[in-house]
Amino acid sequence: MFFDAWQDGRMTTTDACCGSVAPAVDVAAARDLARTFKALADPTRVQLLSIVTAHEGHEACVCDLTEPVGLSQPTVSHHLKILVEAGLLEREQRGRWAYYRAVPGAVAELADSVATLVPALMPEPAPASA
Amino acid sequence: MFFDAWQDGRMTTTDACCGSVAPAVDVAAARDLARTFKALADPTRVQLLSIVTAHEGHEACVCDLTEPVGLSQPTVSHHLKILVEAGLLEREQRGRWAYYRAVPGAVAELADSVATLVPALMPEPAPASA
DNA sequence: CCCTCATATAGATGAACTTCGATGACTGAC
DNA sequence: GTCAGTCATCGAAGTTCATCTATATGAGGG
Repeated sequence: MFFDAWQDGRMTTTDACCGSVAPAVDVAAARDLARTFKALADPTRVQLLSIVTAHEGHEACVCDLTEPVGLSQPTVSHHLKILVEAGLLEREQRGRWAYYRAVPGAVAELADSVATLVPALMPEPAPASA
Repeated sequence: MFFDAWQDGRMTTTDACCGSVAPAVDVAAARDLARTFKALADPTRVQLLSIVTAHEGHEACVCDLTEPVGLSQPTVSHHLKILVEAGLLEREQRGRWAYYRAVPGAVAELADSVATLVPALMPEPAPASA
């Protein structure tokens, strides 16, 4: 199949039936981006990231988080682990408590990636010449 | 439970055990944001959005999209519908073809929302006054 | 050494998601 | 009117996910 080549990043939409321009992200970038989006594709995790960031010293322990989100402690730990694996939070053990902190720049980098997704979306479509 | 009030947006982490600052997003905002993230939480949909945007005239029909992503036509239609329902794409029927186009500003707005998630993440933590 | 507290892990369950083939709906051409 | 082409919907199969309870791990204090 010729789209196997496309999925390897060796082809662009120019080779498709009526394509014109190479997409802004290749398959690998799409996979990575989707992985990060998936980490934020749950209301609880969005809340957790927000609460941690807004918390005293931009960090919070699990005990600070279970009550605000209204879920059991193991569930909160599960969500925090997903956010850590996505590179959005980092964990530090201090004594008996585990403190979570937003990774500096990770969210800003995500915002940049989002912008990269749609590179030049002007209000009026450019006068394309096909 | 007191966190029911929090989930209604009437409380902040200030009322929690050792909270300090209200989170940047309330529960409703977190739910909406997560819904948009979920629409982009699949590599295929990230690819589709990218391809559509990079395509001639910033639009593409379904027939332009099945081969690049290597999936069946019903599956591509399914993903496109999800992107439309998330407000990231818009659909226009012209003759026998259905053209999909990125909603202007939707992705930029998402990037802003991402930045809102982590409002003031400076390299050095600001001297918060709880 | 034991007990308590904070957190992580394991296992189970029900729901949601991705994908497909088959089929239906609608358009344009003959 | 009929036929071919484009796309959406339907129903099914397999996988992943969110959540819980129960339990393990690990640190501090007596």
